[in-house]
Amino acid sequence: MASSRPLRADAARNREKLLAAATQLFGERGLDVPMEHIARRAEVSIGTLYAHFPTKEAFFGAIFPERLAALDALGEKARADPDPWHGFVGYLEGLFAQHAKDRGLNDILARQVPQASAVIESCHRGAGHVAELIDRAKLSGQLRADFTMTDMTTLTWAMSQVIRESVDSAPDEWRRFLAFYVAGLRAENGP
Amino acid sequence: MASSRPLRADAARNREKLLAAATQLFGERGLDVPMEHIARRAEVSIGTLYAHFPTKEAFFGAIFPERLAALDALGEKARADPDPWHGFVGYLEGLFAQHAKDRGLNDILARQVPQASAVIESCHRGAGHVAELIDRAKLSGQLRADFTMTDMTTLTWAMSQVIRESVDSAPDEWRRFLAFYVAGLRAENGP
DNA sequence: GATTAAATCGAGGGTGCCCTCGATTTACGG
DNA sequence: CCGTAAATCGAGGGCACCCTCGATTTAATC
Repeated sequence: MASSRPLRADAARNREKLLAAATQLFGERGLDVPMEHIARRAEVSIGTLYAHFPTKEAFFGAIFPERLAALDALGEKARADPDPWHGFVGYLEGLFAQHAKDRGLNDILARQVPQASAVIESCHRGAGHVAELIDRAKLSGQLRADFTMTDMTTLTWAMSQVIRESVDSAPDEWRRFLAFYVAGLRAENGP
Repeated sequence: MASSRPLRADAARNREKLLAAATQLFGERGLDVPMEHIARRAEVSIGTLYAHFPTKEAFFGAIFPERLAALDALGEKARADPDPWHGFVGYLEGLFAQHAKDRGLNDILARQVPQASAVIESCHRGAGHVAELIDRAKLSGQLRADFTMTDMTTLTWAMSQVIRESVDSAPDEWRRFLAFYVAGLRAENGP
């Protein structure tokens, strides 16, 4: 299902400028940036913006699947780690480091995403990887047996808020918080 | 500094109705409820609302110090616990149970409160109690030595988000999350 | 270069929230 | 009862955001 006609040259250029502007602004200020700001930074009128991306979800769908794919790579690396616990914890740190770098990513994982279909799909795939990491770490007897995927979701909520509140004033605070939490996940503390 | 003149009867009645409406709506929907909604629920015009409470902070100042005082009682109880660790953990559970019951309380502790002076003051007093609980639990050798008041603030951020996201769909999820975190705070896991 | 469909522009309509203020109503003391 | 200060009312101004649409400009094609 290739686009029916190729885009005109100026249109293609503007589309890229819009995408770049949106990517940057989402990253800096989160998903609530007004459409007008995106248009202004792209040096394009608001009408043109809507011609390309009729809704904010259209932006999300164009931007975030790529970002989430980057997390897949992280998942691969973690799964390749010979020590399942080390791999699991490394994944958490890498995941939340991305949150800290990209306010928009943080937002999109924190709120329950409406139905940005492409985004949802990427999340499901990511969740699969995480489930595997969890299982491996449990089987190796290092992660407490009652830790579930649901707990992972909850942790994501928690971390997203911690990062939002602290990343500017105390950029390492979230690592500290995560370390406390992770300490409680060792099997010795389990049931 | 008693009010210069006593309120007229209708004014006093309306003030109470406004306070009741605001308390209820803040509790249900958080601090972002529009002023218009409060006025409507109080069966009072928007103009009257502003006559009594010229700003949202005025509402906060009238409502939350009382709520936060309730937390003081909790602090007292915790400090009276013969087991410092048990007291500390009990305080956390009680504190966040309040968050779960009162969306407005959750909001006001999650965001850095602008400068609702009366609210700020109550928070400082509460923080004092918490610091004491932390010290006691450290001295008894049960709480890891590197846990600080700052970590307590961070935990509050985390819990506020977890509660917001889960309290309706999974009312016990926050307890579970807290339990994992608290497990990591035992001195055995410390430095 | 003329033709034409594609793309751009930005004023402006709609919504929801904040808050004000002059006109009106109401409580209360004499 | 009456006079008056106190209290109430709600239309409406201001602002920020969403999005649309008819007029205009521009790129591509012959």
